[in-house]
Amino acid sequence: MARATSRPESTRRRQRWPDGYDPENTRNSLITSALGLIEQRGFDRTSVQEIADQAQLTKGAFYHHFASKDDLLRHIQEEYLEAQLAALQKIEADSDDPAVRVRELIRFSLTSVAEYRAHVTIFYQERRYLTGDLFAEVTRKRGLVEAAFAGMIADGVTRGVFRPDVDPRIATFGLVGMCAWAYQWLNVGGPLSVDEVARQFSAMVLEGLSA
Amino acid sequence: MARATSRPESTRRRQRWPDGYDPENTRNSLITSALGLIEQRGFDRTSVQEIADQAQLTKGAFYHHFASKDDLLRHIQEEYLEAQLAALQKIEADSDDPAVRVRELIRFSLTSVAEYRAHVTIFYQERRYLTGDLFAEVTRKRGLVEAAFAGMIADGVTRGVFRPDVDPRIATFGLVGMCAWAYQWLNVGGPLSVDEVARQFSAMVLEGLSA
DNA sequence: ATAATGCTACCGTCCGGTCGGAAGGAACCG
DNA sequence: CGGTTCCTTCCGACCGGACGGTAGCATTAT
Repeated sequence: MARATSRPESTRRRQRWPDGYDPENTRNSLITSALGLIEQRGFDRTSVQEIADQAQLTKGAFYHHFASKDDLLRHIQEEYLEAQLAALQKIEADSDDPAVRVRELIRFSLTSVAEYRAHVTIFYQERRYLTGDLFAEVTRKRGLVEAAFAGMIADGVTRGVFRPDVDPRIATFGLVGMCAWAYQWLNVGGPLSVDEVARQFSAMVLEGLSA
Repeated sequence: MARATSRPESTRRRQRWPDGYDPENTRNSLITSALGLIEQRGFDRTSVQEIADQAQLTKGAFYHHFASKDDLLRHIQEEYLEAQLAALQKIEADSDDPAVRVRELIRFSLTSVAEYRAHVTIFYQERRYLTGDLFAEVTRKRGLVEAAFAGMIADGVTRGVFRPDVDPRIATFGLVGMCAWAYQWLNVGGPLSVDEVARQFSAMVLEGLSA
């Protein structure tokens, strides 16, 4: 069954390997390999064999570190979501002004896309392949991020900073969509810098296109 | 090889079947079956056998009507894109005012999502599974839709209807994302009507959130 | 001795696609 | 009208390959 997901690292006897070799590296290189391949070809079209090959390992090694192929997918999804939720709390703590918060949230979302590109792509494309409970759990956490958007907008409406005829639910879906969609086109090395895009998006949403 | 894609319908001897039976129905029921299954489980996780089963047919029938499983995917994608492009031209012909055009384009995009739900889902989720030339072709046509958005916005900027500091490329990506993302949450029978969502999106983009 | 790590070989299953043929209307011939 | 041939439509059995996962073993550090 391998240690796979639950690993009592503290109580486990830790082995020491020569010349800086660390089995945790093996695990990471498998994940890195998987990230690249799955982002490119999709989960179902990436075989465990290919993941192992690119990491210069074998299937045996893979199944020593992961309980199953799905377990790997789960790991990637959780890794991404945890980073998201952590950054989210920081934003909520940093400012109280709805407009500033929305601005920051947009910038943060786009930065995530640029930074965790493979994670994001995999998250949106392969989310539905998670089984039962896991899907529910991931969807719940994802809901938290969207709830943050919605809360900020609703807050802005009640405090009179935003127009009174705005429906926070709909505005949230629009905002989330704008930012999430960026994984389809935003390139880190491309002509559009993340900051510039964030500024344009913020301006469009807050002040509108009209002159 | 079956007739598959190119079918000289006019010159072909047309068989007439009893009591209104039409082999074209078989083809359509296969497509309908496929739309439902692929939307739900994804292309790779839907077997040809399952598609045939749900249409109360066999794999043999499937492979009589389609050259391959990919051929079916191609058909679905093209069906959707053709409808998109046709509606697009109508919008461009109907009005000249950039604001009106953007409004109409938003409404149109959302209506498409509601109407062609399965098509849209499959289009975005399984686009990358198209092979070589086909992918290029589909991406090209998709680019036409986005170019329409971009053109309208750029036009609005040069004519002074939109703010001069708007980058048409970025604004387009935002708009497209807002609308495309709707396939993830917009339900025809749900609490949010398409018209209402379209109105809110338009207001947000054109006038902005700020009071 | 024990536990962790990784490798090789292997298994069972599922799935896309093929092939030969059956059923039956359409067309031509007489 | 009867008989024959052709074509379309669909069936059902089958094949080859790929893939997820398993089992047993070798190596190395504690």
